[in-house]
Amino acid sequence: MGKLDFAPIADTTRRAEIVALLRRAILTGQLKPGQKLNELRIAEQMRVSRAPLREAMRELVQEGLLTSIPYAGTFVVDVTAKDIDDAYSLNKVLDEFAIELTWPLRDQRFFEELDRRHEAVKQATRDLDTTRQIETALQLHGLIHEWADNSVMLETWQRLASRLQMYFALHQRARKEPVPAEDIHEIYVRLLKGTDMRAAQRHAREHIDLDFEELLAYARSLEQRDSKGADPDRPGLTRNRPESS
Amino acid sequence: MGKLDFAPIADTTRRAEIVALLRRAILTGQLKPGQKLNELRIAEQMRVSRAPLREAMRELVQEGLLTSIPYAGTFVVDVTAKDIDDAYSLNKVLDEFAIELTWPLRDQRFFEELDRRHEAVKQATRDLDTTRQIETALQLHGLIHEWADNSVMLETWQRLASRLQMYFALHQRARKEPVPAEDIHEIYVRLLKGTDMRAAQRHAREHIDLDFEELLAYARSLEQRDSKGADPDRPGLTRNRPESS
DNA sequence: TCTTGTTAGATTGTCGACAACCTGCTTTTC
DNA sequence: GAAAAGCAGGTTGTCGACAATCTAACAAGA
Repeated sequence: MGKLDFAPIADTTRRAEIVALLRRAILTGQLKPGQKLNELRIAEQMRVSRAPLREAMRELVQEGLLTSIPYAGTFVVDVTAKDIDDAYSLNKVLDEFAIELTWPLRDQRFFEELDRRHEAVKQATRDLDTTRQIETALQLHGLIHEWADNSVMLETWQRLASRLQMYFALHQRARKEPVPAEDIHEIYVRLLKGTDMRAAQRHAREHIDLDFEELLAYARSLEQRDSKGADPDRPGLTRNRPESS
Repeated sequence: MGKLDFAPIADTTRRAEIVALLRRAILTGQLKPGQKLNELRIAEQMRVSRAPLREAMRELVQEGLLTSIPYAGTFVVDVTAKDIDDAYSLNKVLDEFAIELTWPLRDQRFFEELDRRHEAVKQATRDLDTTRQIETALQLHGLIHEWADNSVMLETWQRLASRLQMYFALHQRARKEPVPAEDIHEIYVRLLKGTDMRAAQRHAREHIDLDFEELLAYARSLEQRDSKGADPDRPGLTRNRPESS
């Protein structure tokens, strides 16, 4: 028998492609938080029927990127400072656990992949491509979760990462200034290659601290001028929450 | 202005009801792991069109209770011993964190709710209603997550709890023997009311240990006779994995 | 006998149209 | 003039039918 094992072929349903398109639009900020998604308009633009579009939207609702209010519409999730804070603190706990699981599993391939992703971040930084920089930084960060060999945690991380990417993209887009040119991940990578697990865990916390504190401050400042509002395409306050009986 | 605030009315879409029905069927074991869901048949039984049914199924796929293979079908997730182990270890970490967050927020209402849920478990035990016993035990356990005031963690816990409930229901259903009559949650509740947080965290780990070890052993024993198979309505091995590009 | 090509049946994916519902404006009534 | 009733207009939820794809059985050829 041939010893090659082929990778499973990609699934080619419209639904899957729509999910990818919408997710990308949300994560890059083309679709802004609170904005309403008009099914008819989007379906026409994508040259697709509403059925697969709606199914795709249900997926993203469960993924936490959209919220749905029956008979009113589906909206991009609204980001509050507390959401970011919650995601941040849970992320710390997950990271600590991921490092613990990954630690004994580190091997040559791990270190190579670590360097590869680190390099991708540096490349994006050189290119001044902020969107890609966020994306690659999260991928670098996600390696320990992928390597930990715990499917439930990986899934949890991916959900978290989606939202984190959205938050950061929003932030970067707001302050127009260019990205920090220094390599803030240098120490993180070196510690993951080292022998002191506790040190790596400790740094993971503090390193993220830096990014997050700034993000949080920005989110809180937005919260202030919330009463001004009156944006079109905004969900009418909290009106009807999906039940999880 | 009136100071009453009313609870949001339940959303009355068919989709939501279908989700609830299907979830219940999976969690109680009416739909068995690996089983295929025939859309036409289910739609007819529920007197509903396929559109809302399919949307409901997409939600449950994202919730982790179903898996979908394009053009092949949607199946109840297959439970491996490793899945249970993964969920178990993540659950430990989450619990520890939840107790930490909840600890300073405990008040009279918390203790009352704790007792209420504890009582519900004892009632279900008296009734010899194993399904309800699992459900109430998880609700008791989930209180610390609901109280922690961290929306992201709560969401994570709910996803985890769904799967745990499914695992336990499967287990209970397999071994026909009646449920342990003693109150194994007595110590847990008392510790949550006490003053020693570390002790509560420690116990949470070990208390769950007991239940899980048995569950794991059962799952592993199932794994052995996996080659025998040949069940109808089974997904044809790993054929095509949904991508998360 | 084994492999390959074909075909029929069943199931999933997608479409266009209709019904239910919400929103804002107009009309009516006091 | 103000509040209630009623009427479009548009959007979401649902339906039934068609197209694309998979599975399994069968036939043809080596």
